[in-house]
Amino acid sequence: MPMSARPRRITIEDVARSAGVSRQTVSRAVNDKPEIDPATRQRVLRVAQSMGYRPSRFARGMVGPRLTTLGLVIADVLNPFFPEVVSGVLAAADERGWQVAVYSTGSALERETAVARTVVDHVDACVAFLLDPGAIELIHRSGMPFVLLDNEHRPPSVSGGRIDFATGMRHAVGHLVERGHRRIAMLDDRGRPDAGGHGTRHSLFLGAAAEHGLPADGEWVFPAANSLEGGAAAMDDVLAGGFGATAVLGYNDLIAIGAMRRARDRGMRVPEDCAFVGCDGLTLSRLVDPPLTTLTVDKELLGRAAVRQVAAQMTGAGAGETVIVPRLVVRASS
Amino acid sequence: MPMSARPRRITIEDVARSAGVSRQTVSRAVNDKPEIDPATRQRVLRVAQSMGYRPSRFARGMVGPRLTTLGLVIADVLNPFFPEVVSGVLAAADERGWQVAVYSTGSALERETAVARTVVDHVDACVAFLLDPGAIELIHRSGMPFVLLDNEHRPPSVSGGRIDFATGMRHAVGHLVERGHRRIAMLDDRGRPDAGGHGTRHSLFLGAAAEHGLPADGEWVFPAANSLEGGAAAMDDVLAGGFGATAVLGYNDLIAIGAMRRARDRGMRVPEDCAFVGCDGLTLSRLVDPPLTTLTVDKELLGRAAVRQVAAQMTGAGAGETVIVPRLVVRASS
DNA sequence: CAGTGCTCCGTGAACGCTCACGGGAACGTT
DNA sequence: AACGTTCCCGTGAGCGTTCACGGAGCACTG
Repeated sequence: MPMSARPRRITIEDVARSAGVSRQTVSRAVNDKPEIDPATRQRVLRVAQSMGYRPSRFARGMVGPRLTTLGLVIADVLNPFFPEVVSGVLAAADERGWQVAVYSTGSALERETAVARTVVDHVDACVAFLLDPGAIELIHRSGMPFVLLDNEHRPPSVSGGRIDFATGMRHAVGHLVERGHRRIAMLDDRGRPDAGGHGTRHSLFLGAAAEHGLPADGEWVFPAANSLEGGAAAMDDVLAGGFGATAVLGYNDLIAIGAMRRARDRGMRVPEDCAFVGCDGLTLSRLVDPPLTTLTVDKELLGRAAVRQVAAQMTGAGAGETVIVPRLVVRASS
Repeated sequence: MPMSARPRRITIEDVARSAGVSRQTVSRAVNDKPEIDPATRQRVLRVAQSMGYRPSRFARGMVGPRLTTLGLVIADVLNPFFPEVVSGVLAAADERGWQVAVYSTGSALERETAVARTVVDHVDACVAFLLDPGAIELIHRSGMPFVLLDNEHRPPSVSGGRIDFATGMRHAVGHLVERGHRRIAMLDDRGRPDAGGHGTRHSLFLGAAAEHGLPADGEWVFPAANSLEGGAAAMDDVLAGGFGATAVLGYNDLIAIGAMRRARDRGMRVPEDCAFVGCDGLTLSRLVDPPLTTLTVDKELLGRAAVRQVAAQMTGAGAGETVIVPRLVVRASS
């Protein structure tokens, strides 16, 4: 028995030969074209089926109208921030008849370059949450339409979508000050390589605190892993530090909720002993106990806007920027 | 100014001509092949860049080793059940070097056929949550590797992954009975077309109830929309019906949590006045107040297993079935 | 009977790329 | 001086499909 290296693909020609017709007739049968005898169609279809024939996407794409595949790079599907963005992207892409391929970096900075490389080869346009400048450059260089989301250090020549946390942080801190808080700790995402850099929530928080005459140096900012557990651990640090913080502001809802739960587990009352405020406005934040005060961001809109920008670039538009303004939703946690 | 119909694509030939070299040399430059003069490569690359040249995915796919794209059809990214499955699928696909295209039906049965049609044309294999027999048939007919998830009426010739709720329901009902409950209501997902059919949670619940000598007719099952709001509304029905239910079992966590919150809003104590049990084991269920007792399902594993089955079919394996056994996690809600 | 229309089917060509091969120039080797 | 090597580069072929065209067969018309 000869070893068949790679079983050659079954082509339209094979089916044609086997059914005693021409390529074109097989094509007509498979694609439901009208100019074919119904009996012939059935026969051809049967032969095709029995041979296990499947038309090649690539050959089709070569000739017919091309399908655009949009690459969507997110950090982690399990992070509840992203599903809403994905939802917006899927909807907006669907409206345009585009396909969406989702890639996840698993929140690992070192994987970003590898993901970027695949993206460059396999999609026609890209919407991405990326932090590594190399990965960003890679995609940008490829020349494909590209929108970078939630990155404060986006090169000016690439389109982006960002959330106006400058305004948001002012509202959040203002709200806490109104409630009488003077000692506010922030739990920052330690996974970001640009911790404390210009435009980050970290520095915007310090700025807003300073505006209200609060202590505003790095001492009040605690690094936390981007997860419930990370928030909880960081809360431990806050408590252990003896800062006497009466309010905690999380980089996002996940961290804030993790911290809040840890505080409760330690016997603290929320918001009496310590108030909590998050960022992002996850659905989740409404459901926890107590419901979390949070800077709500329309994440679905962020996704839709990104697709819109990609579409604009396809028709030759230059780099642009979309800004989403967060809205403070006050709930029982503060 | 003549109207340019569709701006013809920039091909490798265009770049070659413009750079004064051959196709092959451009190809070598673009693909980082060694047999080319560094100076020439730079020049070609610059020309390509300036012309906005981007190699055609399709033409590449025609000749080179083909990339497999796996289609993943889910009901709704916003339903927290799915992200975990997606995560498993992405990971398992990535291990095999596959791409994953995600499609969402938006939980709309009537959209399933349309989605199925796109899927058939655009991917090489498919993992899907689908209910409409027509849509399922469409994909199955196409002959592509196909795994159907969480569908009790799967045709025997198509592979599937299912959750063993027969065992699960017995555990859940048994647990409630142990706690002294005799009047248990179930909140069913009314979106499923096969309500009450064989193998559904609905009928498995009734079976388990009967085993424990509880009242077990359809009266105790209430239809609910698959969402928090749906669960809440269904809880109103339970209360209005005057059944004196002391425990409620949800089709899934979402419905159970919605119901539980509504019960609390109506002044009931959980679990004293009414106990709640969910299905799925969402992360969310740990975070609500009180934490929800639930039949936990390893959703990530479900996704991984589905990909494994698809891979098996690619190498010629026949239809198979994966069964995931849920595990009852008892928390404060019961 | 020639002409006209319709139905069904087959034959080049083209899509844009990579692979396999071959060839010329420049250099060193016998 | 003739011959091998190495380095670059170009040419034909082929991937699997659809589109545009043309042609055969038949029925119906004038």
